Amino acid sequence: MNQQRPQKKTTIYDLAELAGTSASAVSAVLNGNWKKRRISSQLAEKITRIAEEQGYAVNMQASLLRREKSRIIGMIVPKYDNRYFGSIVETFEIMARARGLFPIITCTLRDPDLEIEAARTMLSYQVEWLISTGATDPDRITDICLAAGTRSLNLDLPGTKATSIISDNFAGARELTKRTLINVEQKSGAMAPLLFIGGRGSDHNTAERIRGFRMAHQDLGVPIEEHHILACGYAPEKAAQALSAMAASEGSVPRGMFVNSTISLEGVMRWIKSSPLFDAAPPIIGCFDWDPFVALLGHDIEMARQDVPGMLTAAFDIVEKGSGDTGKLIEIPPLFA
Amino acid sequence: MNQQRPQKKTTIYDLAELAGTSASAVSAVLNGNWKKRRISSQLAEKITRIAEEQGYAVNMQASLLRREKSRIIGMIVPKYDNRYFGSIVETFEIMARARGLFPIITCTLRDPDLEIEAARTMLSYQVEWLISTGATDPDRITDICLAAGTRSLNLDLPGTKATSIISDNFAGARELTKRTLINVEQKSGAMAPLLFIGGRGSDHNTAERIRGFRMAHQDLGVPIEEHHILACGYAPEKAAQALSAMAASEGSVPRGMFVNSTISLEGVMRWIKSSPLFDAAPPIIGCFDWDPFVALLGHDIEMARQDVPGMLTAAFDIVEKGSGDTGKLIEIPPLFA
DNA sequence: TTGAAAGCGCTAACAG
DNA sequence: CTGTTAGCGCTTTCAA
Repeated sequence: MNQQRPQKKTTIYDLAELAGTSASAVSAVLNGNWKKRRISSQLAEKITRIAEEQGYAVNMQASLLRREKSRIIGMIVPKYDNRYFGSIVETFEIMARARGLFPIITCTLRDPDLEIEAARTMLSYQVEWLISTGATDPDRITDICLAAGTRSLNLDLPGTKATSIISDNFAGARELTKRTLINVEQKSGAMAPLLFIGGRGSDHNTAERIRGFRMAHQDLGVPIEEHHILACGYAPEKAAQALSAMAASEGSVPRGMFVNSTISLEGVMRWIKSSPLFDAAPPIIGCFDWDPFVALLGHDIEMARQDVPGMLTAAFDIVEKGSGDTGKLIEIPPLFA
Repeated sequence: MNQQRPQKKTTIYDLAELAGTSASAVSAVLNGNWKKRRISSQLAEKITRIAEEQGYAVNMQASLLRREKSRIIGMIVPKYDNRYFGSIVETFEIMARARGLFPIITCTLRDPDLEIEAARTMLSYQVEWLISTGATDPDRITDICLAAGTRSLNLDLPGTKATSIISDNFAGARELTKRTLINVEQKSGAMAPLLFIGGRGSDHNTAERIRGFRMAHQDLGVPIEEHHILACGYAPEKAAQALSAMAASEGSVPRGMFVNSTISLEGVMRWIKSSPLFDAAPPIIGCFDWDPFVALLGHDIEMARQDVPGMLTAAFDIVEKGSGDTGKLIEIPPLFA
């Protein structure tokens, strides 16, 4: 049984006693500024050994309370259920650690209230920066941070009150749409306008992608079908429902589609699989997002892969510079295979 | 410009002064035990209002230093790059919050040294429990926790020194193998032994899955091909290499395959796509793991979906009971579509 | 009903 | 080279 009752933890005072020295010596040795204090390497070694033997771990709560900077950096993220956000948090952790920062991450399930609560909790933990990823109301979070004297950054979805680092949605969507239109021409002999599906019309990214979508059609001289722009939300079910409704009312669905995320793509593919409309000719899809299995498992799906390392490098540049201009927008081009 | 220099943060002393009362009253009001102290609701209201106005947030470092329990629960996880781990962290966060615990998560990139370092860092933050998910050396982590008087749990991959909650790998693999063998019979007219690919022979889960794999063959009277069991590691490239090597030396690869994870499946699918061997008849696959796109995008792939909510419910039951027997193994059956 | 005061474990002057 | 000391912001007796 490891019915280990939370026994009293070893402190620097315990170590000091064991080493026959003072707590401050122990503290200095254990956090590396012992040359500055010119402590004998003998003592240093002894203290280090004893600390090891006792399995000592500093109490961060106490340490941080005393220091002026926490070196904690927070991130809130909507979900962990797709490669894009997964890659964001993984890269964030790696880059934070590489800079001596301690990353804390929390997911908000796209719930606006949870978002605010999560931001407040992060502030309680004294984060030095808060990065709001894909937040529904980034400006509200920035306000809260500002009031607490904490700096913040928006990622993926922009706000107006803090620097925002996002994909270049317009240019990315324009290129993706172009590629998809050309695929349609090659596969079915003629160009035809695409269906746009997924995302919220109210969010900046979707609006910009629709703009790029339009522009690409214009570039290639293909007329747009206005009622074929369905910003029906991101959830898979929403996309499936929208397609159902269109099939019911129009009797068909365009063969070429611009799908606004892998999340929406899940619903699109599910619906396509369940419908006889594409039995003869498979759909031709462009997806603004990337997933390895989508790339590997059949179908003709072109993807725009958002440049996560690029975005986070930009974010950490700002963190390290310590600046953060109001509402500045940094756009990182997505990558094509 | 939000060149917000980390201004001095508001403390309960500031609030006390503004409210014309004492810090202890503020503290009591702000953390809800003010009826116990019979503070007038008038004062309580006033304090709450002022706190709100000032955008006050408690300093957790100070609060936790004083309290005896941190109510922080830690989890280490190898990667965020697949649905299984993504779902684990998401569910973990939700369940932790529902129980009034603050979850902190860190990923270790399957790096044994990072694993240990991450565990130590978690201890520094005074976590009350540490859940090691898919750790390469869970017992080492348990030892470190034990020395610090912290309780720990293993998830996904078992250890011998703390309770482990894992999938029922043997039964799951047996069922998955059976289903895949039957698929092979239906698709190609006759049963034939499957190829086992992915995972490390040294890890408990892979060993158990291989045992289930053997048992299912035996159940159905199909002989095993010993050299068709390739525990070549999880990484996609490893799986692809192993298939290449087999194709080179034997000139063919079995049509039916048991793939040990979606991670390995990525490599398997990539190789299959690049090889002419399956141009005529597509592979028939059983995958021990689940991914929505694999389910949707063509091919005949049977999946065993690990029961993440079931596993985490078991974990939190133990956390709430406060127990944690050495080396006890709790096996949760995976789900089939 | 409320306030004063001690102290959680650690760091950083400062004094030897 | 090393130890003493004064807090960091908060919670929690205890006394009023």
